Amino acid sequence: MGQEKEEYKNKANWDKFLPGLAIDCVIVGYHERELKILIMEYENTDLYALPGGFIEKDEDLDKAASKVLKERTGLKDIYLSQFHTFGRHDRSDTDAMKIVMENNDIKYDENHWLLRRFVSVGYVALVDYKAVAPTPGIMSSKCTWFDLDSIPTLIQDHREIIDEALLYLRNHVDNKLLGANLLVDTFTMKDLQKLHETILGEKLHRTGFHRKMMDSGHLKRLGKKKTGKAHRSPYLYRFVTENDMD
Amino acid sequence: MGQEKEEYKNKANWDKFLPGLAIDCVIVGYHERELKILIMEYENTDLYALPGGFIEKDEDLDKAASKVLKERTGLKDIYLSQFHTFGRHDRSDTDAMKIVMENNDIKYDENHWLLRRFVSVGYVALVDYKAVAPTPGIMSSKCTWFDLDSIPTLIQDHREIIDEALLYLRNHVDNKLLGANLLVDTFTMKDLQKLHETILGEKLHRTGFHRKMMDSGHLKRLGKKKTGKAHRSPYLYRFVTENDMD
DNA sequence: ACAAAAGTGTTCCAGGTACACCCATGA
DNA sequence: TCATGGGTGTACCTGGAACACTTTTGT
Repeated sequence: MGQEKEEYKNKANWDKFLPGLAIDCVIVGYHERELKILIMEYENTDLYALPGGFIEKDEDLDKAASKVLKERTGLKDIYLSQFHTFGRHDRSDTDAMKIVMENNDIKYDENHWLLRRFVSVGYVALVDYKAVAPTPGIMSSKCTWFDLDSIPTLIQDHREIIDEALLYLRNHVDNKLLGANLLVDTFTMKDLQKLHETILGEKLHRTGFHRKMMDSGHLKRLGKKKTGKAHRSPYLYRFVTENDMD
Repeated sequence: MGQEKEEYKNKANWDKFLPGLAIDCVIVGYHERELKILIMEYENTDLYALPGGFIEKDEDLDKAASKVLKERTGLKDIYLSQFHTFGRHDRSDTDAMKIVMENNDIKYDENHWLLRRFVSVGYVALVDYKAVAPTPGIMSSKCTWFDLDSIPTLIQDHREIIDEALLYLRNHVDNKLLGANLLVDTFTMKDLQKLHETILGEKLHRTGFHRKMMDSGHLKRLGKKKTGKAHRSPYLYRFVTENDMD
């Protein structure tokens, strides 16, 4: 990675990217009944941002996005969907970028590409929290999960991007399959219900939810879980695919 | 417009736009029970394309899109929505752009901006066919409506963009208000139903449709239409807004 | 009077909600 | 055996689909 960083300091290497265009990924995970978002902290600063990246000149937009996902989480072949392109004229954050570059010994002048306006294409990913190894990238020292309700102040309009992403999920994720990527292998019906409630932002009725999920045909019931609690122990469930009938 | 064209031939003026980024608008109208799309023909060529434009360096993306809409149709304050950003690495159409520039006496070299890859943000608009005065822009001689089923071959991936736009409409347009922009002031229930069927791509049941529309509260019934046909003449309807209760 | 299309009323069914009840479990 | 929470059965409600019937109009 040290070598990659050297490349970033060399102006020539910026040329391999499309100028003025970026990708930001809202990577959503779920753990202990809380939605989590993967957030980067720029090295040696108190600046937080969404994981993002640039697009190489001969690279598909979607490919660049899945590369970001792969590099930050180690995951591939995951639900990843473009949801909106952010292009307000004032969405640059010059001060923040200067700090980032200064703290990383990157030489720049006032016309540096990173200081100018960016248009950014937003992607959402739903990933299994447990399967992710958050990996910081160039210019960032940390890459960690934050609870949705305790996300720090982010640079630019990244907070808006998150909110738009969640709105998009609410409207577009197939209810029948919501959780297929977000949950660990096995889970209880209550886990699944809490997840749906968190993303949809509303309480659901227990029994109706149960029936709807089972009727969808995507869930398979496994053995019971031993909870040690003073009540009936819940069944465990797992998502099954069409090729997985048994 | 002659003066504007001169500007385009002057390389310096390209610099006022964000490089590598464009906007394409799918402008949808409705006339005689057919969906229409506004298509441009490049001057002195047989090349057809969606109306599009570039984004000025200090201009909002959405603003640039509504500017395109305004310039090609004369309309403003119209339903206009960003639906997808197209960024395949091979979506340029070098040959077509060379023909366009040659036919317009624009000097270029192999590195010209227009010959390189573009990422394009797609917008859809629903407009009243009758209220539109299609106006060709720079480098294009014609700007005309085409029936959805007789659109000529378009440059780049513009045909895909149209198909994506229609898909987007199907999933996102509020059924209750579909037609509020597309239809002329007054219309029959059958007109409205045909429009819905065209956009949704499926037959609807006459009576159920009628009731649903009336129940929505957005329609007001006016006097009867004299058709001259050998059957009961239909009522005319009009969309009403919340501020328009009478 | 008849045909054709518009408008209205009625029935039926599916999916969703609400609620009652049973089951399992550890204190 | 009781409290707690998971799982299931049933009654009810609403919105849509299907269909019958009435109304209007020109031939």
